[in-house]
Amino acid sequence: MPELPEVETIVRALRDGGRGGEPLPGRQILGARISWERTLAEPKAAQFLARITGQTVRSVERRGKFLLLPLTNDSLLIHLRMSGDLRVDIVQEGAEEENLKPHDRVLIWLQDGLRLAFNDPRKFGRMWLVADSAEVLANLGPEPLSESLTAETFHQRLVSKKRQLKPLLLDQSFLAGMGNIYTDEALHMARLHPLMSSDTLNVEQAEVLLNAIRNVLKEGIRRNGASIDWVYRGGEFQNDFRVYQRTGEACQVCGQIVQRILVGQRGTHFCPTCQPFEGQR
DNA sequence: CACGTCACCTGCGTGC
DNA sequence: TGCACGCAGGTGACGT
Repeated sequence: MPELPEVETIVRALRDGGRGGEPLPGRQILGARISWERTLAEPKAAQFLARITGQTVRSVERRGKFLLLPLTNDSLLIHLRMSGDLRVDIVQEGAEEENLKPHDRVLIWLQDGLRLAFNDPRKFGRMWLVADSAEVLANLGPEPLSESLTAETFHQRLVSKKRQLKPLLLDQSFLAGMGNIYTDEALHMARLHPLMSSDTLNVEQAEVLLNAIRNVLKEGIRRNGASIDWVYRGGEFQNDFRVYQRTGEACQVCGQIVQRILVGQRGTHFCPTCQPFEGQR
């Protein structure tokens, strides 16, 4: 489910309140329960419970598609992968285990009757409780929305590789936060074919691509993310898709039929007219 | 190094 | 209706 805009939407809700929940920062963790052990990347459940209990949430942040919750001593990192979601419930004393939902994998109880639920039907999501978040985030590339990433730097990074554009943009060590939807959308906006070789882009094309990435991400955040199936709630960006899930429909720019191909096992949507494959091969 | 394939999981839509 | 199949917002471990 979640790419950068969906994660950012959840971060804001947990940090500031919203989506029916109260803000987490400043609240102490009273206890936790692990219903699916493999959700914990580290440490093991017993260690996790012992260490997290008593710590206070200091803030809620995002890095790429990771949620970071700095605690009193450690950091709690969460990656939602394909189907993960976070929900804050308010529970009455004595009813701490009531109104659970199918697929709740981890529960964390906090002060003031708050219960943070990690819900994940497909069980791909992961959590880490670590002393230093850098050990988990070490291989992440730059934040696309950070102003410190310039078009020149982005161009250098592109041409330093010789890879197909779409798989490269999905590589989190190249750029942090892009997923299947926003990559297809950004490539269409930039009028670049998903299979183009990254080293063939000139500086102008790199700048157009970076701006397209930023525009689709910002619009996604503004629309509270995309809700395209039964998992995610609240977002509206799905109503603005240019090519994603529009196979066989007319391109909104030129009227050509939107095509779907497989790139690295991922469904890939593009307009053959707006995004011609001029690149070699 | 770049790319293909599979594994990890559950649930939904489609077509027979 | 039942059932097989393909598909899904992600990533990591392999092999070539």
